[in-house]
Amino acid sequence: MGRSPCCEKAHTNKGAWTKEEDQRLINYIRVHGEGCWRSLPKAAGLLRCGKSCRLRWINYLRPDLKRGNFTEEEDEIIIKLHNLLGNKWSLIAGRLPGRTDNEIKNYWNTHIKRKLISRGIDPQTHRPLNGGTATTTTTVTPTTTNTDASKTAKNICLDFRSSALPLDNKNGFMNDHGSSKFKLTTDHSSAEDTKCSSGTTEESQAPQGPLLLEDQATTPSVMLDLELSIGLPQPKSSISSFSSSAESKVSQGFWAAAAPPQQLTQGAAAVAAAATATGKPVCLCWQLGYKSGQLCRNCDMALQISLKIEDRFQG
DNA sequence: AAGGGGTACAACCGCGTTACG
DNA sequence: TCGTAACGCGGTTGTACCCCT
Repeated sequence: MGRSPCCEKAHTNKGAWTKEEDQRLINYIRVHGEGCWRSLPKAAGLLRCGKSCRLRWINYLRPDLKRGNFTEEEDEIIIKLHNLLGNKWSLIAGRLPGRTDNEIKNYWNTHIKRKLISRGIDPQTHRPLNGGTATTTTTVTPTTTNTDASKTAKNICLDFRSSALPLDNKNGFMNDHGSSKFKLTTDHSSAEDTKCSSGTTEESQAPQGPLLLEDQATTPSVMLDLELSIGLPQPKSSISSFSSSAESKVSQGFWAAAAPPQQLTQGAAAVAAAATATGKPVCLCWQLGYKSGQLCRNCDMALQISLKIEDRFQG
C-alpha cells in the first residue's frame, strides 16, 4: 500500500524556515558535509524532514549560489536549453553555475514564458504562435514519440566539438566553463551516409524525453550553435577531447529517434554520442563526474543500448 | 488607507530511479 | 534477483509582496 512517508510528519515543522533552522543546517553541513539527508535533521537538531533540509540547502543556503537577477545571456541560454531538453530543469541548471533547478523553473514560468510569447513563440514547443512570424529557423522539439522514425527521415547529428571541457559537477559547480560547441545539424539529403536519424513530432506534446530535432526550415542543413558547456571534470590532463573526426561519426543521431525516453537520460544520450565520437567510453554524467574511462551505471547502460541500436540499424 | 488582483519564489508532494542489503 | 530505503526531480501549492484602484 504505497510508500511509507519519508519522515514522521507529526514531529516535523513545515513552512518557512527560520533563521535559527537555517543556521543549524549550515553549521551541520559545514562540519559533516552534504548527504545522508534522512538522518541529517535528527543529527542537526532540526525538526524537519530530510527532503526539506535538502531542498533548503540546495535551493537557498548553499554558499555557491548566485543570487540576483538573471542576465540577458542567461535568459538566452535557458531558452536554448529548454528548446533542446524540455522541462529538464536540473539539466538546464547544470549548465548555469550558481543557479538551481527550482530557481530556473520559477524564472521560466514567471518571466521567460511571457518573454517568448511576446516574441510570438510558443514557450512549450518553441514554434511560432499561430503560424506567426517568429524568426527562429530551426526548431528543436524533444518528444516522447519515437515510433516509426524511419518514415520521416530528416537527419540529426549531434556534433560535440571541444577541446578541454571542464564539467560542472552538480555539487562542485565548476567555475571556469569551457566553451564547447554543441552543434545540431539537420540534413535531409544523406540519411544513408550519415546514419543520422530522427523521429516524428507531435504538436501537442510537451517537450520531454530524448532529443529530437525537427527541421522546419527549408534549408537542407541548419546548424544551431548553442555554445554549451558539455564537459568533463578534473583532471583536465586526462580529459578526452572530442576529435574533429566526430563530425563524420554521426551515429549519435540514433539517440534522437531510437532511444525510449524511459530508458535514457539526456546525459546518457550524450555519453553514447561521446563514445561514438571518440571510440572510448566517456562518462559525461555530471552527477558523478569523470572516472578515467569508467562509466557510471546510467552511462554504461546508454552505451550498451547505443551499440544494440546501431547493430540493429546496420544489420 | 484598504483591499483586491497579480506576481515571484520558497517549500511541499508524489513518483521514478538508484543504491544497497 | 528481489525488496526496501533513500535520493533526486518535476509539478504544484502556499504565501509574502507589490501595484493599482
